[in-house]
Amino acid sequence: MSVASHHRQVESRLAESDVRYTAGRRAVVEVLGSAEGPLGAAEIHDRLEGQVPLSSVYRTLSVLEEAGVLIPHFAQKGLTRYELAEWLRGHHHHLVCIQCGGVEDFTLPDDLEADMDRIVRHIGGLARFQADTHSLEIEGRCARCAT
Amino acid sequence: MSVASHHRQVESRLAESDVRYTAGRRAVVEVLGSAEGPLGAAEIHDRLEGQVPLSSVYRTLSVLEEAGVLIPHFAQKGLTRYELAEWLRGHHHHLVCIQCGGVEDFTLPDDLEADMDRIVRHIGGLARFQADTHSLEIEGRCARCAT
DNA sequence: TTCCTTGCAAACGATTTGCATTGGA
DNA sequence: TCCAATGCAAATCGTTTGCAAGGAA
Repeated sequence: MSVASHHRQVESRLAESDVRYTAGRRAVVEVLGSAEGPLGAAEIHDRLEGQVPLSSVYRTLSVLEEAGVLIPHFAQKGLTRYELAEWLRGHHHHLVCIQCGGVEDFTLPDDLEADMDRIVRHIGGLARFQADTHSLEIEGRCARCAT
Repeated sequence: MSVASHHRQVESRLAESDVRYTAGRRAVVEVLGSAEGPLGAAEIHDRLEGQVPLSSVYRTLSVLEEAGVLIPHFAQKGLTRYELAEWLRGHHHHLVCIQCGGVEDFTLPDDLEADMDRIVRHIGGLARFQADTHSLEIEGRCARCAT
């Protein structure tokens, strides 16, 4: 998945709802496309080195979330992090460090992912809930924080 | 698990660190013990009908979290919800409604929970991460919101 | 008395919004 | 030209904290 291909896909997705894919929006997608995990507005703003004011980053994030380009994550108190949706980035899960609060992506081998599917299908079978997506969040200590 | 037994367990846990189990703290534990899922500070404050001021609810929540009595959850933007820790309440997972933001507990049948264990053990085997706990969050629409 | 706990109000940090300006189709 | 997008500053919301008063050991 190259940067250019992300841009093409996002652009056509946004076109469907008459939303412009401007320079600022491109910049945000680019930062997220090359990140190792979900990022918060402030982190994105930092990596953009002031090219885009913080309030515009927030506006971009909500436009892109609305369009289904980004997915929000709430692994840490009071902070919302975003990442490219699975149709852009592929299916994966998260390792959340309980010490530094960082989040890293990881994928499961096929057999274990199949187990996950069974679990999710079971829940879909419960009358009281329409299962949509699943996300497995494993908490622990990342390599840097694990003394 | 009765209310009285929760109180006994929490009291002795707090005693270990010389923390008092006051009326306000009991009230918070009681609300959480009878909830259908994790609650945020404001929700707890409401259910207490003004018996405990909001700032004291916050202080109680952080004292109880510190003591390992409560576990925080971040399923919704900008809102932290708490619930009794698993040693008080048993192991379970969460259904998060993407429409109303509500959270409900659910448990998996043993065979599926065993699948989860395999998955978590696999992650524990990864060099770069010390797995601690796992929580499965399924997103979808709850019975009330599913039109 | 001593230290923990509480209540209130002020402070904070993340996020949102009003409004005037800019820019693309 | 016209409306979406932007930048800035002010407002909002959940949460935290300083400080003085209350309470238990």
